[in-house]
Amino acid sequence: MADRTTGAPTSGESLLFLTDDQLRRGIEAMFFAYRGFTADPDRILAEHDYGRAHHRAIHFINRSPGTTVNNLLGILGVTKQSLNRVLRTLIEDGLVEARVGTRDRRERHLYLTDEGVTLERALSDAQRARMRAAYRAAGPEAVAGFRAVLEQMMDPELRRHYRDVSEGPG
Amino acid sequence: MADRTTGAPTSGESLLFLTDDQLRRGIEAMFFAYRGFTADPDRILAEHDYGRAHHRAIHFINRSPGTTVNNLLGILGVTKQSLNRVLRTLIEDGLVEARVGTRDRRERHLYLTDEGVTLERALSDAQRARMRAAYRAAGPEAVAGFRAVLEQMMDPELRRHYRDVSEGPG
DNA sequence: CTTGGAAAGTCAACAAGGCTGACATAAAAA
DNA sequence: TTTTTATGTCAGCCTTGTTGACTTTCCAAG
Repeated sequence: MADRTTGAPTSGESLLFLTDDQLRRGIEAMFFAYRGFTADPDRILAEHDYGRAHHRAIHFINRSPGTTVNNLLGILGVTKQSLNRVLRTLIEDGLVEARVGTRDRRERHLYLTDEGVTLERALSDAQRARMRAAYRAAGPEAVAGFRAVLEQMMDPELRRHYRDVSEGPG
Repeated sequence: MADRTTGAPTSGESLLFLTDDQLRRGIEAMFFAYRGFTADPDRILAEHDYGRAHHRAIHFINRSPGTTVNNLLGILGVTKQSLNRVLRTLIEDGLVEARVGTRDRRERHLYLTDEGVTLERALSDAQRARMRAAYRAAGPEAVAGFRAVLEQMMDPELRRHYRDVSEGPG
């Protein structure tokens, strides 16, 4: 199987960036970089006895206030039972408020409380600081390439979520 | 705190790529892309009742045959108990062989068996296919930027591991 | 109006894979 | 000989995934 491109270019163009070795380096870069990506928020979360699942929920509730549980499920890609446990602790701790929907009373609309906003700011400040340093060191053209490759790496459905949440109406 | 760059450029140069909004989009891109990055191997692993922890061990043993347990701990960033559980199952299942060191007989040198190599190939073929498609769609300049930003995102110690494993002697 | 299905959310139980702590063994180093 | 190092193991805990069973609410077909 496998369409390998182990050695010389397979066409007239320079396709050296598609060799197995280059691909492996990209794979390992993703692995090591993701550790750095989560390291700073992880430290803050640990102080609050929270985990990454809490961070993800807080991030997207902050991004889309009033979002429903079901909407969040689609974005996060976990089961509702798994998300529910995280949301329950955030609600008990007073970081998230769940308002029963007015049109459809089955729905819960989620909002960060002031305390939730405070934690979100601490987490995203830390994560942005790392990202900002990386962006600054790599430069604007590298950033464009970074985002382009990541977007291509997403599943199409996730890419839609990415574009919705990233570019949609505030 | 936070050195925010919410609005206009803070210098004569175009620093728009450092705005909080651009940084948030990069953060969300990492989140969604990592899901895609692991999706294909995850499906294969599930058929074998393995998880990502097994994949990581297999990947780096394949990359550096004969590596020791201790070395692997540094690369993977987990506790020996956690790694040991994974290695034990891989050894029991005949995918990994642990040879007692000749110079230092406390050490275990890890190798993939033929069966281990077969699974590694299936996993990395799947992961490379996704990466190759993303690289090809984004183009060589984007790939350079992608790798540059990821490298800057790593913790310095992890960056060293990345360079060792990626550029070191085979 | 009633009823049945679908949708949203909750509760219970389980598994993977992190973690810490304590301890055993073997071998290298001092 | 004593100490340190590398490894493995057992026990137990936590987070965060999973499935299954259930309630509440809504809506639409009869």
